[in-house]
Amino acid sequence: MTETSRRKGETRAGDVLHRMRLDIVGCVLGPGERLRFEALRDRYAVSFSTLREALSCLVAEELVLAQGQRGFIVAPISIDDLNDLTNVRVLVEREALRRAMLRGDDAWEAAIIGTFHRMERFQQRVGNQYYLDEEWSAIHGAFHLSLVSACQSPNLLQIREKLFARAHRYRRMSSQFRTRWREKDVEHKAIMETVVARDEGEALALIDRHIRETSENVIEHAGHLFAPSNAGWLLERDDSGRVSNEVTK
Amino acid sequence: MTETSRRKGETRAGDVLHRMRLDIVGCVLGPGERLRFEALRDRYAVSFSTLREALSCLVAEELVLAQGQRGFIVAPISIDDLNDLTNVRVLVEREALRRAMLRGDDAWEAAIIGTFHRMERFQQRVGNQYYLDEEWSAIHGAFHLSLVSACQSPNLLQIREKLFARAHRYRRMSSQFRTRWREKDVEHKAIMETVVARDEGEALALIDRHIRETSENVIEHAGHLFAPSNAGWLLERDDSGRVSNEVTK
DNA sequence: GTAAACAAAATTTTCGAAAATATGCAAGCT
DNA sequence: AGCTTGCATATTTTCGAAAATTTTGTTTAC
Repeated sequence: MTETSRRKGETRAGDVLHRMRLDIVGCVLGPGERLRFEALRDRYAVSFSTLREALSCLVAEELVLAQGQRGFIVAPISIDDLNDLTNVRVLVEREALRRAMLRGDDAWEAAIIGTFHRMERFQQRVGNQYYLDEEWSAIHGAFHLSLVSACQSPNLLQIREKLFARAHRYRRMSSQFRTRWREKDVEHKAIMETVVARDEGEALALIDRHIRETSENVIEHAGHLFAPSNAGWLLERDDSGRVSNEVTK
Repeated sequence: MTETSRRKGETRAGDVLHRMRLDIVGCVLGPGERLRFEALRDRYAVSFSTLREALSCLVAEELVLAQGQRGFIVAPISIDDLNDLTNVRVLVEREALRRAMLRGDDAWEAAIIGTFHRMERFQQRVGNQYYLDEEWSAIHGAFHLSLVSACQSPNLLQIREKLFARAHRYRRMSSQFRTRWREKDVEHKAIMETVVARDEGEALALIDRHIRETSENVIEHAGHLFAPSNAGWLLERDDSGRVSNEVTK
């Protein structure tokens, strides 16, 4: 390894994959933006092959779309897509949670309570600006995963994970236009309690509402960005951190 | 294009992808088998990069598993996986069909009836040995797709498609050990009729049974192949989902 | 003025070798 | 013997250039 700093045990492609994912979720690479190899090679300082590898993974995650022999683009966003995504997530998440509540053991309950505690502590520590933090995303994601982790269906969990990651992109998008997070701590606590209490009806209703309301919240705060007329997406930051419009290039 | 015969408008990687998929589904490349670049390069007569591209796609389809920096293997099979797959398929297929029946229009009905007709004609033409035929797979797949195509959820359809393809591998596997297909034409016809009649309760029950019975049929006829003692096709995974007991070398 | 045809440029796809990493094996040590 | 260490081999990962393809721009014919 001649590289200055590469995460241990990871390939170069894996590293680029990770960085590109952050850039897409963080809208440094905006929705619908075309991904040219030349430009990407400069930005990430790797070869064509390595880029292609990373792009293939992103295509699998549906954060990037492959256009036959005409290159790649960042997956577009739309209110329709968000609504569809939300509906499918509700279906999958409800089923996973239902099964987890039937099959979860003590260790499962302990993991939920433990992760919730970590989440609470994190909130106390960083106040109400946590939503920009990658660490918060990780903890929040871990909490929701812990709820369904006992569902004993690898396939369901995998599908869920992918949908969750895509939804994360929308959440992050709207968080830039908000000064305050809505009161989700209360929701999370209620969810945790009903799940551990194995109150199936209530728990499923809560998780359903939780997902849908988050989605509505995104549309409320960032929906204006989704309109085709708004070209705010095609913003691209150059190396100096300045924002330049890609179209003019 | 200097190649002798490559499908029009397709890249070389796309062609290899298609061939490898057939080989995996057809068990020319057996479950759990390690995929070495050297050997694959000889078999498919393409370069490393092209192979890697095709493999990435297969990983996305979950027909191949990537093992960090230790290469690729054909996705293992197991009864547990088939059962899990079946459960998730039932969940997704039911929801997709439910929505399609609520939103489908005349064109949707026409497509179902038309595809069913093509399926019947094909059966009449080739008799009871069709199950080995790729053409049958295509028509059969088209019929099931037509049922849910009006569900108006791209995400649900995409998930469904992927699960269907994976299940196809199991079906093909068992079809090698059967001289006669069970009476699915009757089932297909009943499904078509209740769906077009918008009899939601009955249609959902029929599709549910159809999927589960096909799965049970696979286990009955090919389940012996899944046994751990046999050929090492069943590989165990540790917590990280990584295959631990490599058998084939 | 519009469309078709061609050439030039831009971009992606493919290649095989070189670098990096993992695996297997033998020697040395406890 | 059992376990680690070091080296040779096998395999994957990465590279940059060459080939193939798509896009763009210009000219010509109708």
